[in-house]
Amino acid sequence: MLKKERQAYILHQVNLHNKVLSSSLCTEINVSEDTIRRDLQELATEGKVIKVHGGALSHSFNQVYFSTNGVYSQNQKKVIAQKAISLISNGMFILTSGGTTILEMARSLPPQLKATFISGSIPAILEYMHHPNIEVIVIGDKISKNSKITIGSEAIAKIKEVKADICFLGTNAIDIEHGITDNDWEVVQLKKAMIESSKMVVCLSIAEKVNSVQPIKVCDLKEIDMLITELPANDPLLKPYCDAGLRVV
Amino acid sequence: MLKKERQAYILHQVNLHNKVLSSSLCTEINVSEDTIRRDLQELATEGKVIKVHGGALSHSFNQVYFSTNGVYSQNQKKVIAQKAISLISNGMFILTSGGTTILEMARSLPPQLKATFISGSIPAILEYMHHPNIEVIVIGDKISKNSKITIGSEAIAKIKEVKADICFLGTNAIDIEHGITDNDWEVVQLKKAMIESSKMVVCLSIAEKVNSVQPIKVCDLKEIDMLITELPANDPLLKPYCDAGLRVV
DNA sequence: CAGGTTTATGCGTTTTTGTGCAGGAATTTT
DNA sequence: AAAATTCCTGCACAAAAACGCATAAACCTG
Repeated sequence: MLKKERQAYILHQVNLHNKVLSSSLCTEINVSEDTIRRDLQELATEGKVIKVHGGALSHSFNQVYFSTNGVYSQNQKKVIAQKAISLISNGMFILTSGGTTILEMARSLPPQLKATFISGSIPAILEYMHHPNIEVIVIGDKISKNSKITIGSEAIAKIKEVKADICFLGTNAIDIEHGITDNDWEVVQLKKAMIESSKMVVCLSIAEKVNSVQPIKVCDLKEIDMLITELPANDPLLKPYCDAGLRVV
Repeated sequence: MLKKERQAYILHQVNLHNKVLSSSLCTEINVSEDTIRRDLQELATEGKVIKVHGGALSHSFNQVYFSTNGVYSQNQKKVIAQKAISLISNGMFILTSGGTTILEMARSLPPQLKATFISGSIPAILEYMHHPNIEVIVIGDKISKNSKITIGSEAIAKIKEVKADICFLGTNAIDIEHGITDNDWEVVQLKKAMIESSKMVVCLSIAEKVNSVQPIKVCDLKEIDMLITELPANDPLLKPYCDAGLRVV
């Protein structure tokens, strides 16, 4: 096999699988590992692949995983925020959790909207506070510095006193089998209370989090009414959730 | 699995869920915990994640915007803040109102101080939240957008439930004859409750506000224990307050 | 086409890198 | 204060890379 031919093959494999191991290549093509390494070296200096210890990675690999922009997946979250906002009408009482998706929604609220937002998330409260026509009710209690949200029995008791029109949950993981799950026990307690205190529960989740699971369970799918992602409602990824009875937007 | 690949996966997880545990990662990827820790270490030095005991946090999540410029008489307020801080010792429960002077104090708290701060002022809470060793208790209720503080009967009821060691009041006007006065009825109600709920009441006031009067009365001079201004304690302006029985610092 | 030159490849040795493990220190939780 | 995690440090070991060298094929070139 010619050198050029071999390199073309390698490049093809890299682009196909996003990664190659030099060890597997050298048995495939039946040349020594040195040769493979030299090929990868060349392809790397030409910028065709990214060489790493043990093999090489495709360029798209890096693009996918190493997001350099500030908030992760911000554009998707903007789309979600817009969909969520379309559910809100004047005069509503709205409970919200924390999280960057909720924050994005808070920032995008139309200025003429008049509604009452109830939350214990300090960053979210900050955003609501800047809005000219929104009433903000703060859920008080001890602050969890990790999640920047008030947590504890007081907070839960206060949430149980309200009956909101909509509850928007920033979702950490959602899965057909395990429902909504999260990774912070205190926050989960809070979300449970919020779900109970709302006529309608809306989950906001970027598509990447759909079909993922976290250690602590918040609730079953049947307890939530609507799922909002950045994908169109008819995306096949969301089909199972439609079938499970959720309104998917 | 290649090292880079693994790190990309980890980063992805961190960005998705805002937090990862090294223990769960190491079972997911099936490598030793040391390897995970080394990966997190690397990602942390590259600034991609924030490493903490037991795992890592997403960077984008932790940044809460706050502006510090444009505060009136900031230098005087820094002096006042320092004097106020000298009153605080470890383990204390401290009630604070809002206002820029209180904010300046919040920013200047020494990092090793361990205390519990109770407040309904959102800007103050933000500052306390950034502090490594301070517990923050939020007084919940409706937010007053003018004063950026929670107001209402709920807030007052919650304040009455505590007995703080010190209460720091950002003061709007103080006068020998009329005592502490202010211009927002709701805020005044709150301050009254705070005064009642504290063993010691400390007024922070820039000298400019000394001997001025506002429409609504908070309390008489005899209800406060200490007055802090940027002036030295023996300044003639403060003499009448000394004579009235206040500790002037 | 003979002889020199370049290019491509493989081999053995030495370095470097990646990983896991053991212990003791540090930190968190109870 | 005690118990349980998590972290760090040094070490061992294996895999991979780097380097120098040898060989041979390919390719000039007069």
